[in-house]
Parts: sequence; C-alpha cells; structure tokens
Amino acid sequence: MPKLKPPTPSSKAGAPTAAPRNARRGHGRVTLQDVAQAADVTSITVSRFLREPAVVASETAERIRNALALTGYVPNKQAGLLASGAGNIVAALLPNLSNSIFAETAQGLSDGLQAAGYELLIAATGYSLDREEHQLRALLGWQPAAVVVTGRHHSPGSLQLLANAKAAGTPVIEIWDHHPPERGAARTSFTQIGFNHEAVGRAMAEHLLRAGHRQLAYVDSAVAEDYRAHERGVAFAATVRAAGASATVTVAPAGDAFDAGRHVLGLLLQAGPPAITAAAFANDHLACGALLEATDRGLAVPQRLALLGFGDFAIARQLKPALSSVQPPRHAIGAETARSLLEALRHGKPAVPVALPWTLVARGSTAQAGGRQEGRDSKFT
Amino acid sequence: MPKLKPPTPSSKAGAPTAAPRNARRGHGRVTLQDVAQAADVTSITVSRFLREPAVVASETAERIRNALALTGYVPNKQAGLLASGAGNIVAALLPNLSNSIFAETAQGLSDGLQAAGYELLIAATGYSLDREEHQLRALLGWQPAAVVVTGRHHSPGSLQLLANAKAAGTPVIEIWDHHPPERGAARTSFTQIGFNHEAVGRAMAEHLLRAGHRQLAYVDSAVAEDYRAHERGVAFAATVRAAGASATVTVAPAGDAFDAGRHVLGLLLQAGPPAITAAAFANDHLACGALLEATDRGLAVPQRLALLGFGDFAIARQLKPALSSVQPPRHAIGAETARSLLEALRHGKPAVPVALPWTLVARGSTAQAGGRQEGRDSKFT
DNA sequence: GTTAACGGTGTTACCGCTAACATAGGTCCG
DNA sequence: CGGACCTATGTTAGCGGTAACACCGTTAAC
Repeated sequence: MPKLKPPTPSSKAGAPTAAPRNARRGHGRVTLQDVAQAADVTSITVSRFLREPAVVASETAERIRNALALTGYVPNKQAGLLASGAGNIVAALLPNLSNSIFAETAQGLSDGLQAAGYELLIAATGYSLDREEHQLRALLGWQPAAVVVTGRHHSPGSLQLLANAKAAGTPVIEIWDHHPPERGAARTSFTQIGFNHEAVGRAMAEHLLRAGHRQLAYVDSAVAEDYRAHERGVAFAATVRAAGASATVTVAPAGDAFDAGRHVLGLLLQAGPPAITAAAFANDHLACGALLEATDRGLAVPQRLALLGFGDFAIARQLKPALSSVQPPRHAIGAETARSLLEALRHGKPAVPVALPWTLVARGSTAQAGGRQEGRDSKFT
Repeated sequence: MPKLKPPTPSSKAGAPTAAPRNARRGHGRVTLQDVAQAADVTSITVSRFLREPAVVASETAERIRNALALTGYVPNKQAGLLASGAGNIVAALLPNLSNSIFAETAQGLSDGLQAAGYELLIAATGYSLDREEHQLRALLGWQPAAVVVTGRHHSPGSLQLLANAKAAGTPVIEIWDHHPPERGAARTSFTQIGFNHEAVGRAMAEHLLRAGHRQLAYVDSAVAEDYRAHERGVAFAATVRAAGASATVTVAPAGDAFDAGRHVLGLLLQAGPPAITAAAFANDHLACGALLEATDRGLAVPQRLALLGFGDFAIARQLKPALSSVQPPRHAIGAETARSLLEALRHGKPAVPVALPWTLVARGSTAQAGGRQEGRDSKFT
C-alpha cells in the first residue's frame, strides 16, 4: 500500500521565498533531485532505482515511477558518465555513411554494441586523414571505451592519439583491412578486422586472366586517399604482369562516379592497339557507369570488353548484363568488430584481429556462365 | 571538518602507504590537473588557455603548450559540458543514413553546425516511431542545445519529450516536411523546414495528366511508416481523380527496392483493361527497378508506360531512357536547418519555419522532350 | 539475549572541468 | 605616495550524477 506522503513543504502556491540563489542553476531541465523530491526520497534512491530497480522496496519504486512520469525526467549522460567513470561509448570513424558499403558496417556495429548497452558515436572522415585526426580528437573527448577507425593509414597525429588510447587500455580496432605489419615501420600496431585488399586485387586479376584476357586495365578511385582501392590496383597489375599479360592503371576523374565510369570507358576503348579487353574498377559505381556507357554504345560486354567491379552494390545485379563484382563482408566487418570489442572490454584484453572472407561473384559482365570464387586472407602472425 | 577514517585495519599486505587511496581515480587518462602540474600552474589556468589563449601571459602559454604536447591531453567533454552547462550538441534523428537522400541532409546540417562550433549527434530511426522515441530519449540524455527530427509524425512519448524540450527553451525542428497544422490536433507545434509532400504528389499527377494519361498508378513505399511517401500518393490519387482520370494505388513488396520495382511492373502490366499507361513511385529505387524490368521485357517507355520517380537518385539520370523524377532539396534542408538553428540559438528565439523549393525533372521516362517544373509550398501562417 | 546478517535508505566525497569571485603584483595618475 | 585600475593567476563552489560506506530497524542464528 503506497504510503501517502504529506504534501511537500514547499507548496507551489506560495511565492518562492528565495530567488534562485545559485546563479549556475536554472536551465529548466529536470534533475534527479527534482524527481527525488517528488517521490519524497533522496536522489541516490532514484539513481539506484534507475540502475537496479530490484534493490528498492516495491512501495518506494512505485512512488519513484510516478515521479518519473510526472516530471518527464531524462538522465544527464554527461553527469552519469563523469561520475561513474566507466564510459559506455564506442567511437567509430568511417570514410562516409552515404555509401551502402560503410552504412552496412555501421549497422552491424551498432546492432552488436547496442544490445550490450553501448552507445555508438560515429563520425565521417570523407577519406581525409586530416579530417580523421580532427574527428578523432573530438570523439576522444567523449572518453570512449573503445575506438574503431577505418584502415591502417593515419596521420602522425592520429597515430599518436591512437597509441595513447591503446596505452591507456582503450581497445583500438582498424577495420576494413587486414594486412601484415609493414617492414621497418615501428608504429604501434592495432587490431585489424577486415580482409586483405592485395588478395582481392590478385583474385580480380586471376579471374580475368583465367577468361583469357591479356590486355587488362584497372581503374582506380578518384579519391586519392582511398589507399585500399589503390592497393587492390597495385596487386591487380602485379598479378597481371607476373602472368606475362599487360596491365594499364588509370585514375577515374572526380565527380559523379557513374559519369566518371562512362567517361573512363571512352578512354579504355581508345587504348591500344592491342586493345584492352577487360577492366577492373575500384568500385561498382565506376563499373556500372562504364557498363551503362558500353550498353549505350552498343558494345558487346563481355565479348569486346569484360568489366569487373568491387563492392557488389545493389544496382550491380540489376543491369544487363549483370555486373561481376567482389562482395566484401560489409555487414560482417561491423558485426565481428562489435563481437571482438565486447569480448575485449569484458575481459580487459586487447581485441583479437579477424580476417573475414569475401567473394568474387562472376556475372554476365565477365563471363557467360556465372560462378563465384571465395577468398580469405592467409593468416599472418 | 570531515573526519578522516583510518584505513581498514586488515591491511592487504600489499604496499601499505603508497597504495592508491582513492578507488575512483586512476583510469590512466590525462586530466587538466596533470597538464597543470607539468606546466607548473593550476588547472584553471590551463582551462583558460584552452578556451581563451589571449588572456594568459605568453610565457605561461608557452609552458602550457609544451605540457599539452608532452602529456597528449584530450579534454573530457563530459566534465566540460557538465560544468559549463552550455551544451554545444545538436541532436538529429533521421530515418537512415545509407540512403543518399538523408545522407546529404546530414551533410548539410553537419557542415553548417560544425563551422559554428556545434557537434552533431545523429541517430537513425529506420522509419520506426518506436525506435525514434528510444533514440530520442538517448539523445536527450546528452543535453542537446537543439533537436532535429524528421517529419511531423511521432509517437505520443516522443511528442511529450519534444514538448518538454521545447518548453525548456530547446529549439525543436521537424525537417523534410512543411504542412499546415492539422485541425483539431492540439499538439505542440514545432518549427518545420522542408516542403509539402501533398504539393509534390499533385505535381506528379499533373505532370502525367498533362501528357494525356488517363489510367494512372501510384506505387507506395514498402515502409508503411514512410508517411510522406504515402501522403504524396494520396494527393496524387486525389488529383488524378479530380481530373476525371483513374488512379490505382499499390504498395511495393518489402525487400530489395530494385527487385520490388521489377516485380511491381509485372502487376502494373496485368492491370486493366483499360491498361495503366503511367505510374508514379514512392522513390527512385522502385522506379528504376520498374524501368529496368520494362527495358528487359522490351516494353516501350514512355509510349506504352510512363514512369516517374521521386528523389532524383544518381542512377536515375543514367538509365535509358533516363528516369523522370522529383528532385527534393536534400542538401538545402540540412543547410537551411543549420542556419535557422544557429540563428535561434544565438538569439534565444524559436527557429523560423522554412518552405524549400523542389523540382520535377522531366526526362525520357515520361516524355520525349525534357523539361522541369519548379515547386514550392504556398506559405502557411 | 546478544550478535550477526540483512534489506532498504541516507551521507559523504568525489568524477574533471568551469563560473564567479578573490588576490597579488604592477602601472598610472592626481 | 595612496588608491583606482589593470593584468595574470589562484581559490572556492558547484554542474548532476554515482561509488563506497554508514546507518537503522528487523529477523535469524547461536
């Protein structure tokens, strides 16, 4: 039975006897104190109720519940995190979110972390290392329990910040890459969760070589800082040349990626003799642009020119012929990172690196008969 | 005077005197104190230096600068915001970020706010009102200086939270809509920045009617909670019927939007007699799917069937024929919201609502000759 | 019957930083 | 030459919450 408390001594009818004494108060927001007063308990009891409802008496709980509803209390995270010390924030830096590629990773991360009570703070770097450092600095101000960054290339300042964080026991994870440590570089190494882009580049080359192509091209991303696309291209070219075939590497023009792909197709056709018969692209947008342009020009794909993308965007399957592409573990990278992170946070150990599998999906743009080739990095260390 | 309690008599046999007395310290992070100590000043001087470098003596500033570099200090935002009371956070809720539509809005918001020193906290609702409420509650915990939500439909709980926030002086803005207040609904009204979806629906209908179509269809989004797409559809159908023509409204199946569009095309072709000759879609993904399917089936677009999308996604221009679509002010909504918000925050006034213009871009999928039609809401109130 | 354990709540002392005020030197001027 | 007035820095008291422990009336245990 809820014990009715006598009305609060400070009746609202009476004029406030004292003006707001404390100049630093009065931002109109409801605090724990306000709720406590309404429930006729002290603030700590309300705090406890919010975190561990079981420990407060059911009768008190009822009063608190009413008071909460009445006041519309929203806990102040600043204060809570500051007091408890334990942050429940995970900071993540991704190149962008508008691309389905990273959006899905973010989704995977978010799902995994939220289930465990963590909050995800995401910032976009736009592929710029300077912006990454700036954003990283801003995110670190939230005292995150862990930090996730994209790729293994960072500005010196970022590396310093990340090394500091790691030294302080904060797990740091690099996603979307999985690469053996560079020789000579004495930088702190971080946990990597992703796949090896050189392996993908090789697989792309092999796929086209296997189809008999000898004059190949790789179209790199217009975003110079997308080192992963570049790395795929380097491995692609090396593999092609190692097989005694010819490889050209060009860089797509900036601007709308479809348009860039269309434009590049023109260049590819002009190359030679001998004419280029197959091209691999840094991403599916470029490849789709080229494919659409080829169709518009009445060019036979893949007979005259085979096209191979990367990313396996939704549109790739839809075109005629459908675009062959590499399907990266977009979602898995996020999910696996969340898993690894939670493990690390729970046990206070550093996160475990993970190599994730990708798939080369062969469709009409490279072959009559479809097919798929699985890939996964060889383990390192 | 706080009576100092002697340490527990049962000493743990560890380091007796030098043990960390304060259990709540020691998370390894560098604080203002540490920097101050290194620079041989007190923490407030460092704090001042960080906020207003001009007021500290140049010699002291130098020492502090060194100390900062030495320690790798990163300010704790929790503590800073809590102490200063003034939040510099703007919370934004968008349906998703993977779609270029909202990603561009987020970009516009972010650019405008960051320039003014605000931080943007974004959360995705996935078009679910429940998730919106949940995310809203989480975001409000950061004590944001302003709140941005998408659309004018919210759960009762969300409305309560938003009303509370507004009452406490926090600007609340609803974006991506601009609609006269509903009659009878006595809810608190918030500032709207966007455009009127009914007007767009009407324009879409008129565009097709003008081309002579009499048997029209609207394909609504599979996301039932996307009331804006629905609203466009209702206005579309009403306009068509008011003109004495026939309008069918169907809902796209769930799943990949391209596939859904392809599937819907089959249904549209089966309708009748009289056969449907023009269809408008809730978004360009659906429309593109239908367009691709039509092409695959060798159907003449727009002669046999005219197709009209919404959103003007990048792919729309690329197909053959190019897809006619409505170009919403994706980026402008964000930019304008940032502008309006900053104004409001600076002067402590509520933000001003803004109606933004959109454009119907006529391309090959609805007409031989291109053209465009501008639109803008009539001002209300 | 005394002691210990226990459930439920309050008290105190912080978390790391900042607003407001206080203070120590100097400078300037009548 | 004393006080008004700067400038540069320090002191104090919080922001709104939580950890750790103290406390109190009951109940169980010996």
